[in-house]
Amino acid sequence: MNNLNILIEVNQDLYCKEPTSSELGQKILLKSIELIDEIGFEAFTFKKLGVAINSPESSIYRYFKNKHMLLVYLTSWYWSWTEYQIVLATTNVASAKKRLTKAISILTRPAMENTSVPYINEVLLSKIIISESIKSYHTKNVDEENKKGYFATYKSVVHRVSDILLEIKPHFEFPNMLISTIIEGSHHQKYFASHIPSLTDITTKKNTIEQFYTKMALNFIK
Amino acid sequence: MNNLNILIEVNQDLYCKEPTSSELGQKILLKSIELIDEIGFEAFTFKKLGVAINSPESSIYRYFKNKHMLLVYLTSWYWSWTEYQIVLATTNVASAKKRLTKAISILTRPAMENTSVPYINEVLLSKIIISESIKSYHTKNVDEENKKGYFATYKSVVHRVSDILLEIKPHFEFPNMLISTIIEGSHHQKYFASHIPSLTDITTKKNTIEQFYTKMALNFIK
DNA sequence: GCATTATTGATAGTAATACTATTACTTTTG
DNA sequence: CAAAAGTAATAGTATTACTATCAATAATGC
Repeated sequence: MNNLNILIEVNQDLYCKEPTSSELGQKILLKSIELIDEIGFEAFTFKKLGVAINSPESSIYRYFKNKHMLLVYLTSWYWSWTEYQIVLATTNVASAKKRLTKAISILTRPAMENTSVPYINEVLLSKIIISESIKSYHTKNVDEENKKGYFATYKSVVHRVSDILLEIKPHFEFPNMLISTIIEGSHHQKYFASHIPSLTDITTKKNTIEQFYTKMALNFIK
Repeated sequence: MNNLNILIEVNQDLYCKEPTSSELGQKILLKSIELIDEIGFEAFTFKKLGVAINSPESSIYRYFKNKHMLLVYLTSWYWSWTEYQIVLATTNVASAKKRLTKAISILTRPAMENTSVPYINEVLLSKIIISESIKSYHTKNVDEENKKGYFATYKSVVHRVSDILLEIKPHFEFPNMLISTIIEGSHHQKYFASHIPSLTDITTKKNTIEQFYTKMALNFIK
């Protein structure tokens, strides 16, 4: 284990017992990501996860209240990790415009191999975020959960990048709308590219999605 | 009943028995929309719907294979209805740019009172589409369901508006990406405005979302 | 007007899901 | 080495997501 896990923080209300603190907890994180990716969030159950990690489901319930909270945890972890990537890539870069394109690149590019933490497979987690993360906040309890700060890491990313935008164009009216549109939009486009391609414009050249959203942002601020 | 229901068509594979053809079927449509809006799609069950319309759940299963198919049906109906609105608003308008802004307006503006069909409450249906429709295609069976044409009406709307874009800028690289980004984006922004407002830029003036996405599209084609 | 057929109602039943509870065993750690 | 913490094993409940059967009723064809 390295020191990255102190940098990546999630709201303590998201779990019953901190999953990073024990072997079982880490196994839960590792295997749940694989299993959700494999069978989808709807079909995913703590029972099946228990079989996969050879532990009774009741043990998993000691870490997470239910599968919804596990998804919120994973999503929150992802955004905290993403913010860290953005911070790394933008500190000491003087040009705000360069910082902006760098941040957009991180938000829209395909996930890369990364072994920062042993109990999280970032590539699979990125896949889950693309196809399942909307389910973490499209629920009847959003308002309550938002109040409790469940989506704080997501908001933090949006506001951080919005602030760069405002450095470039101080009186821009829609910084948060633009950034959240880019984030959600790039997820949708990646999903569509894999499953409903006629809703996109896939080409043979790479990074179409990144190019599109970078252009969109730059068009807006010029 | 008026003749609009012949204009609004959905794929026949979406239902077991055509719900518009009988009183019970129409009650199912009407009440399911109310109930999904009220308790959310996760908590919605055919059992609860049966209680609401005073029919056994087994009768509902004769119309729809399961609640997922009901959601796909409602979503498909919504896009067919939306396409009809776009057609109405753009026929005989010579200027492609005017047709584009009109179409974007329809796609991004708040839902309006409309009593075109007695068994569908369009305002409530719009609310459901905003908060639940992603769940109709974010499943493990997307690929299969896409092949069967379950999402045809949605694609049709996107392609229709993309074509207007291409009239204005014939070699534009990303027409579908831009339009699907606007559609999904405006839904997200409406949802965020109600539930996670700090991800948006809400102001006192009206039509912020429409303005934002219109500006986005026009920025791209100039 | 009556038989056939389609449609709905009523009831029952099953496997899986989403949990909660209890007790016993095994590690840590102080 | 004892106390505490963590985990396993098992059992049990209410709800969900269906399927099946049969009776009652309404619509339609002749």
